[in-house]
Amino acid sequence: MEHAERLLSAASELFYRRGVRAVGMDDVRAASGVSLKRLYQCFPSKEALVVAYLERRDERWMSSLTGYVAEHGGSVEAVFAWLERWFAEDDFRGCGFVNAYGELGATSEPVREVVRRHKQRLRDHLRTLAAGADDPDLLAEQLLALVDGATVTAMVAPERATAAARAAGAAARALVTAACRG
Amino acid sequence: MEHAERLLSAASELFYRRGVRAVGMDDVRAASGVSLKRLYQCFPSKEALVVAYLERRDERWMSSLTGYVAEHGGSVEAVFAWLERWFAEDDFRGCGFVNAYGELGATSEPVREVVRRHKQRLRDHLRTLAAGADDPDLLAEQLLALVDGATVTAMVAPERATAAARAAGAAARALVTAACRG
DNA sequence: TAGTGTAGAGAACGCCCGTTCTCCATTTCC
DNA sequence: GGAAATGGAGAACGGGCGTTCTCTACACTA
Repeated sequence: MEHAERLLSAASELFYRRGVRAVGMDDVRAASGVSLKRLYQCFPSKEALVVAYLERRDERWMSSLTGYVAEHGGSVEAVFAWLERWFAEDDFRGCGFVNAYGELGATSEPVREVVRRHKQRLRDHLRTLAAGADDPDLLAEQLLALVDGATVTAMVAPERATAAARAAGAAARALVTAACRG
Repeated sequence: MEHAERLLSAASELFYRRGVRAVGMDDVRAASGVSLKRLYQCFPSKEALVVAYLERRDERWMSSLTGYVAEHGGSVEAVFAWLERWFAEDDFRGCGFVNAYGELGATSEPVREVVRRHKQRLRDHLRTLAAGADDPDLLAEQLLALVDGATVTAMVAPERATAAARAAGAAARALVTAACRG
């Protein structure tokens, strides 16, 4: 049953690009080529499809980031180099999790949960990179803010995306060096 | 004609709390006590009401922030003290502009515009606070990222809101001192 | 008092959406 | 070959939304 994969693939692109509420189940059917009946066999409701979209996005986004960072020596700066590349992608439209939370957070508890988990995973990863600091938790929280903040700027003002990534990277470097000297 | 004010007041609370698409024009009518006919006399479409909501929010949010900062010596740290208080408000639900952008940015050019203007005003204000730095534009961009990033964390994980504001404030202090020494 | 205009309440309209159901063609098994 | 199951296409259903229209009640003028 590779229908689920085709559905998730189509749904992911539509949800991320247009926003969840702007995409109907019939749009997903048309884009995936999977019949509506099968769609509801694979995902019993739109909410289930949205949660699956976010979980898949979490896996891919995190492994892209952690893979890139690992290939670049596990430095904090690599995170922001990766961000700069992400921001430059054609279909970049901000953080899919923040967007989904803003749209559905008031309505759907499962969506809230998966977004929280994603941000926690990101924080955990940043914490491993910050392990050498005097207060790794504090530094991780600060790095997380820089990542999310730069992402907001890149979404709202795409012409500043690169500058935002580099400014955040420079800030991260300064914080890391300050935090490793005590 | 104070109808517009009552409409905006009701619409603002509903839009911010539940998200724009989750609020119908009839909800606004019921919450404001203004008839639907008059609603459409004051605001010819839902989009016009949304833009007015965002513009009013921009004015109030910015003047609350700048007022607080002015009362506290115009320091960068005051920005993050203000953030900490904002995050603790009962009805806090993240940045209304980022949420609106995620929801409507793909659809509505006027919404994109007003959100961009708001973030630019915030950046401009931060730049005035960063005037003493070697590179005030860079520092302002970094402070903006810290503000938006802490706001994202406070929305997604309310139990971390205070910690996020303080971590961002500490990062800002470190960046300011580093940027004023060359 | 008769007539004119105004405003509000809410019905109506057209459309879209999530979900389910119907119908028909095709396949599968005895 | 016939019967039963499967799967797809799309209609149907119930509800909601943005927007407009109708009807009624009241205020004001001559």
